[in-house]
Amino acid sequence: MSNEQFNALHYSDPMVARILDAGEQCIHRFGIRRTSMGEVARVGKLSRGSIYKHFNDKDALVQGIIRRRQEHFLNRTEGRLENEVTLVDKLTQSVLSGRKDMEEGIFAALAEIEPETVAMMFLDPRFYERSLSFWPPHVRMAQEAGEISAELDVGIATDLIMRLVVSLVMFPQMGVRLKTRRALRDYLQQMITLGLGAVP
Amino acid sequence: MSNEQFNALHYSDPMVARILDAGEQCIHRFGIRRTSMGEVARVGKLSRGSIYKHFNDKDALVQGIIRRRQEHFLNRTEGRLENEVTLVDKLTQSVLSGRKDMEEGIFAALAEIEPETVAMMFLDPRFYERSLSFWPPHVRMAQEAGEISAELDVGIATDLIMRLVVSLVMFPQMGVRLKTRRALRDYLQQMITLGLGAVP
DNA sequence: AAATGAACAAAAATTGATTATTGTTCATTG
DNA sequence: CAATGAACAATAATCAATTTTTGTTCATTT
Repeated sequence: MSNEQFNALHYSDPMVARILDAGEQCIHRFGIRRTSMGEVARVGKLSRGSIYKHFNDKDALVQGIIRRRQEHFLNRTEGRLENEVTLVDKLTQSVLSGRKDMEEGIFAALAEIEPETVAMMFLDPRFYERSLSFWPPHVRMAQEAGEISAELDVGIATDLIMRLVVSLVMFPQMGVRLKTRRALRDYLQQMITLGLGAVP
Repeated sequence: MSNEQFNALHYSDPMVARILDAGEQCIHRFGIRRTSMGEVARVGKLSRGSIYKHFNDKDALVQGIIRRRQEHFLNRTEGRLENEVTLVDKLTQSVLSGRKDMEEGIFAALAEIEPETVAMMFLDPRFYERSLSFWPPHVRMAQEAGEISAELDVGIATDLIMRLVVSLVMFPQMGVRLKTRRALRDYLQQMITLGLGAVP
């Protein structure tokens, strides 16, 4: 079937890139609701038919655009993490990068135009799928470095980290204000090294 | 000014209770958007004017209904927590109670009729305000019982707990599936006692 | 082969006229 | 004096007619 669901492998296809570029531009300017496939075609200077060859429907296109942004973000973050040695610093850096992206990226634009759409995205499990595969290697590295206990279940640790990072990025205003890198690092440090400070 | 903003102190006022009851009934059946002040008045068998005497606007009424539900929930949860001795068990019980409420309460009804509204509620800091004052006493109790380190900053611990509990209640499907009480307790146990298992 | 563009029915968005709701005021009621 | 209900302009929801968009197909082009 040539009309198969979009997946990450196609990112290098120049046609796919052109569609995603045009689509992202449209979403950035008008939001998802007010972006039509025809408009994407016009902006990308290609036919509506081609878009449907590569993406089954509008939702698949939007999904593709979001996923590519996430991929970009994760790659960029991954790069920055190479400068960081400890897990705390990696977490700190990730939260800061995430917040920055949320404030100035396509999400910020969307949040202004269609806040309900962004809110719904946050509730969609697909939104977290990719991030979920991001942390396990780092958890294992920290374990091998003797930084955190080797007994820790990687799945559980990953889940915990994910939930915390997502929460800190998405809802910075929820509880304690962690505005400076220092404050954020101290917070994460306390979580990592003390946990909830159980007395053995 | 007699027309002051609704606050928790008025819960005992029978008029306020009647308004909130009628409002909640309406929201439960029709959702927020399709509920009018006139309809609330009709259902509660009172005048539209009285409603506006007690609540500045529709949003204040909705907020009042949500807050009362949260209050109910927290009181009920607080009661259940008295049976639990350790912090882990308190957390476990809270997450389970929260999930149950989300599945069958007014939120479940709303989530079906107006999912965007519910999603937006989750992003509203006001939604977490009340819960934020719930945990500190329990954290201190656990510290006094020698269960968790006395050095722990209560504010940070509360924030961490809040974020995790909220995440586990709102997004049960995000990472690891924690369907049974046992699995959930083990997860929380690992977080509390091991933290991220830092090696001292 | 891959992309195009025209054609098409079904679904969704837009429009403008109409109706309902909101938030406020105030004289009247119990 | 708290609650009422009627009156009011401003705002928002509704509805049916109209236009746009969607998703699909297919013969044609590059």
